[in-house]
Amino acid sequence: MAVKEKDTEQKIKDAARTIFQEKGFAGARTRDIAEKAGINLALLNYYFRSKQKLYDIIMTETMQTFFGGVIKILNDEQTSIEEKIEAFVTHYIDLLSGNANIPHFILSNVREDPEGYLEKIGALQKAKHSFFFQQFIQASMEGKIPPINPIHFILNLIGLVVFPFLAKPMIAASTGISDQQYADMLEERKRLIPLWVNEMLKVK
Amino acid sequence: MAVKEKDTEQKIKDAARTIFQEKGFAGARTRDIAEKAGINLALLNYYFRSKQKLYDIIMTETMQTFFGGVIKILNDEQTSIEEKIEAFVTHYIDLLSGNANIPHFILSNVREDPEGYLEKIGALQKAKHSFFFQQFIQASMEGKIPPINPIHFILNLIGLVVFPFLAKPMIAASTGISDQQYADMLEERKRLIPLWVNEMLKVK
DNA sequence: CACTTTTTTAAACAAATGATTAAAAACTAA
DNA sequence: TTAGTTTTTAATCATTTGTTTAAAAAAGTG
Repeated sequence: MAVKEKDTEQKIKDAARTIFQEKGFAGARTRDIAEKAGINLALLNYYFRSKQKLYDIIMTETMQTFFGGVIKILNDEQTSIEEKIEAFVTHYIDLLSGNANIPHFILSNVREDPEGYLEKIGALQKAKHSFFFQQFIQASMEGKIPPINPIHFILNLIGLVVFPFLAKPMIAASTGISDQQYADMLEERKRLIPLWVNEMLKVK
Repeated sequence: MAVKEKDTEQKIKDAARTIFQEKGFAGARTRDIAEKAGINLALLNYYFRSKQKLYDIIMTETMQTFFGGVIKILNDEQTSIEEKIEAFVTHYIDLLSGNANIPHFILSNVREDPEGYLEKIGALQKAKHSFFFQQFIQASMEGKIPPINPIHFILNLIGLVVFPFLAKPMIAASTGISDQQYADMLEERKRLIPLWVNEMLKVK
């Protein structure tokens, strides 16, 4: 049974993704990426020209992974606000459970280079023009949602989902909680966060 | 009117704090710190021996700044749970409004070196043995609080306060919100977060 | 002042690191 | 097979960067 050989380019990208996410751009060593990929150092530049270009590719792909799946959830005209919140939470907890360091990776990058990649993706602009956002504004005008700045709602929803992934190393180091326990706790949040957010939407 | 001259050691620390917080350890250049401090490069090693030792000092001080003030809030035997939550939220929003990059700085550091500094401070352990935590357990046993894992509550409270500071560059880049508007929004959260958290504590 | 100690500076060092080169190896097509 | 192309490798380069050195300047001391 012949195992399909991963090609060199993909091996480099996989190694680069891991190391860039762990160490950041400045902390990553091209030699470490080459070693992890099991290739000669010169091949990295042969395929990608430079560390920076390789990083750009990894970061762009990571942004697409993170922002890509959510648009169709937000633009589903068949679902209510509550259903969208549930879908959003489940989608992201599932996604991040398999890629727990994406949030810190992206936030670090935006912090160093605020204009660099966001325009390439433009996902947050799309979210602002989504069907979900229209529903939200409408519910707000109908008095079903208190007239608070929608940015609070965005921050709360994203924060409740993402913050546990950002803070996991700190929580783990200070409580000694196991990976499995942490995963179970995240799983619980799929159910709890929508309930919490709905309660919060009643506060004025 | 003689302006008190800041001594060299303090100038280096101030410059180092800024640059380490902006660039991280790996991304920071000792030459940049020296230039920002307005001192000769060799003085950095004369006063602090190495980049690493300087970083350790800055990080320890930053952790103390972040975790220092909260213990006496949590151990105040005169205040209720609700009052402690209010005090906690106000304390941190005020603190971080003047030091907005502390959260990302600390989380990045714990991520690279999970055991390194937390023991030096041990603040999270203290929080777990605080009077506040006893009150929380008691309310839980009395049925005033649903029996959910307290880690949810911790994550929610800290996340609602801290996440807006972590995400500010991304929110700012994608919405174009001004610093003043963001500050106003954070100010609103002093009032809203305690209300939200109290509502969340009713969900089972 | 004379002397010692502390602080500061310019220069240099050594290691790390991103990138390049030139040749070898592997592969492809005629 | 052979000629040409692509991929891989070992070695090297050039720059950056943390650190050290030795001397000068400044500050302190008796």
